[in-house]
Amino acid sequence: MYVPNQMHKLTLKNIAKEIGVSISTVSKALKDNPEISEDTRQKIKAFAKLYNYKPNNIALSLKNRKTKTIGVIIPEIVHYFFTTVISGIEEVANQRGYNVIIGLSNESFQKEVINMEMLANGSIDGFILSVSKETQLLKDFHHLEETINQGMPIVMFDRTINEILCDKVIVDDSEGAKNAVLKLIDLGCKDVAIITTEDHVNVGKLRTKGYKMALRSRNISKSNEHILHLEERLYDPIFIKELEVVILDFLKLNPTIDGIFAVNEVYALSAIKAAKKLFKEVPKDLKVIGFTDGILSKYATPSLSTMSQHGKILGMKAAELLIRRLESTDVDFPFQTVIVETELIERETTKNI
Amino acid sequence: MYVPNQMHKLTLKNIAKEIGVSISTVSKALKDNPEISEDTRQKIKAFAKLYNYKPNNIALSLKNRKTKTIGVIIPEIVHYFFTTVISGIEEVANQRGYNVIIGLSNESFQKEVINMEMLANGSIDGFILSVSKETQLLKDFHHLEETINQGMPIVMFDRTINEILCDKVIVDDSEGAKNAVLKLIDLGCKDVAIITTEDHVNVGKLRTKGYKMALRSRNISKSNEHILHLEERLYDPIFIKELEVVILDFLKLNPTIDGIFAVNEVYALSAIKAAKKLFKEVPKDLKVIGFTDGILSKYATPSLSTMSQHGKILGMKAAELLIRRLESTDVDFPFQTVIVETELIERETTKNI
DNA sequence: TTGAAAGCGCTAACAA
DNA sequence: TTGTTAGCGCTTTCAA
Repeated sequence: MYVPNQMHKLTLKNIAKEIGVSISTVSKALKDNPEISEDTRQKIKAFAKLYNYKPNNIALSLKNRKTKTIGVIIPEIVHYFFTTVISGIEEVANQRGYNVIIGLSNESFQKEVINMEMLANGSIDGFILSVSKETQLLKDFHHLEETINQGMPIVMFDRTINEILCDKVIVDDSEGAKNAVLKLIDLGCKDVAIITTEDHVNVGKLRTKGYKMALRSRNISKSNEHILHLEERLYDPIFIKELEVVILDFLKLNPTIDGIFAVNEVYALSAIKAAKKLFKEVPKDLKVIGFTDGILSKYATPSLSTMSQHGKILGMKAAELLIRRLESTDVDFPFQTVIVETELIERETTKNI
Repeated sequence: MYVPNQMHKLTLKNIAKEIGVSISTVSKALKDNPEISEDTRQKIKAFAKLYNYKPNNIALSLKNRKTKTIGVIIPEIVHYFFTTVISGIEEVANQRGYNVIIGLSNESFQKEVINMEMLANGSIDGFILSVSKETQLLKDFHHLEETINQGMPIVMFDRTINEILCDKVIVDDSEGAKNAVLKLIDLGCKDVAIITTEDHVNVGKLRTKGYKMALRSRNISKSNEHILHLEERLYDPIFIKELEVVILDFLKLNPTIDGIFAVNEVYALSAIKAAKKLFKEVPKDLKVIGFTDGILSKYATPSLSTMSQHGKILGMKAAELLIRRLESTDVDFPFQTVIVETELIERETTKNI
């Protein structure tokens, strides 16, 4: 009678010794290789089943030179959008037999590089990543280039880099922004402002572009633009008060504003708070649309109309692109850029009353 | 001149062939083994550096029988608390040279089991996990027992299982709840209610217990308890309207309620919305405290006072416990349960005005 | 029908 | 000072 060793996983070697056959016989039997006689096959399979044999993943990875795991590098995990993306990646990955390993850059170039190096040495088959703000700022992409040159495929999402050739999944930020602003105009807003980030944040820049496109398309001149660029740090909850003050000043300075498109939920909610202080009622006196259909939009009072980025779908697409490339024998598969459409979720802040 | 092959990572074998020495010489040289002559060592290291040699993780894992990666299984990733925990785990793990691989159970027992099996076959050195609601309900813990019996350490957090012996990191739910309720009473509330989950959700049950403890300690009798147990599904944003209605009915039925302790942010915000409908002003007529210091609490209007669980610290502790056990030679290290204190974050919903 | 051997990339004991 | 060899767990070709 075989006594399973509590501390050591069952290996082919153990089974072979127990049954009295060779390792390769066991391997073949477990794979239902017809070479092996019905008799020994049964015996081996029964034994394996009884003691719950599971092949060692690491050994398989070494042998096959693929790990069946995907590395995901994101700037920040305490962030609704990124978590929806991860959930999408995970769903597709799992269903195709892949694991997901997560690295956080915390918006730091340094950490992004280290994390990628840590994973690129055999731990994963490919990356799905969204670069840190610092990387965007420094414009140093050597780590991405090197990874790709080593034959490790990368799929970039959301914050992508034009200079890097690889598969990409992006949100149509400028189009989404444009539609949001057009909606505000159509609702009767005469003076639509945008609250956005500094321009080096790519998605902020694109959304600002969309804002301008919308105004142009309705023949509103550049002199009637109201653009509030906010410093990076104001996004942090610890500066919530300061953020509100800055927006309040902006609204005071431009009292005719009756529509606001904010490039994220936080700016949108702060704008609503500021408006209240000025006795402007939302949506009666001021209509607001945000970006990202997160938890804040749903539970805000009034609930926030917003452009959904469909993060989960984005994640699913990214995982599909990566896995397709990993499993395709065709090395010269052309790179693809998938655009995930945004969608306006209409809630209370755009109600016409 | 060595021409690096774009598609294949540099291995010891390659280097050995290039330099004209044996594989083990290369291995030793790169580890600064004094056996190797200064001369060859320099040559080898220079070459490795030039072509950016990095040892293959998988090979090391197989050799060392440890992967230096931690498996984290959580019920849900689009959830503020869990993301803060992950960020804590990641920080400690990375700093100690570990990677983090994530599996999502989506609150399903089945997915929890599959995910764990997928990772337990050599991919990771140990688990950090919070069980799914379904697992709590079914009370089937065989997968946890088997994993532990195989010698794979587990650290459970937040949703832990008494029957399973392992390291644990928990939030002091009942104590936190008690303190929240005491605070409401101290603020002058005469009639404090709790909005909680069904009792099979462990943390809900504990928080309800804390509520009762607080009342008892202030000599408030059982007949003056107001407990609203809410169905699971009402937590989902798609039922936001229904949730509000249920709470509204509850408040109508108990018009004397002037303090609410809600076991999560969502219930708290919905209670505030419902109160508004009844023309109760928060915090003047009704004071509210939630649980979890998430994004909703910070950006709500009025901003929500809440019990912070310090998820990041919890994650850090969990990672420390696991890594300590992984790296300790002492197998019989006693199991520990670390309690992370909650902390009341006072905001507008408990202002005395 | 079964088994031996090589190899995935690396380390380390031992031999030369 | 350097190299040979065995082994981590598995697959697969080739030999018996």
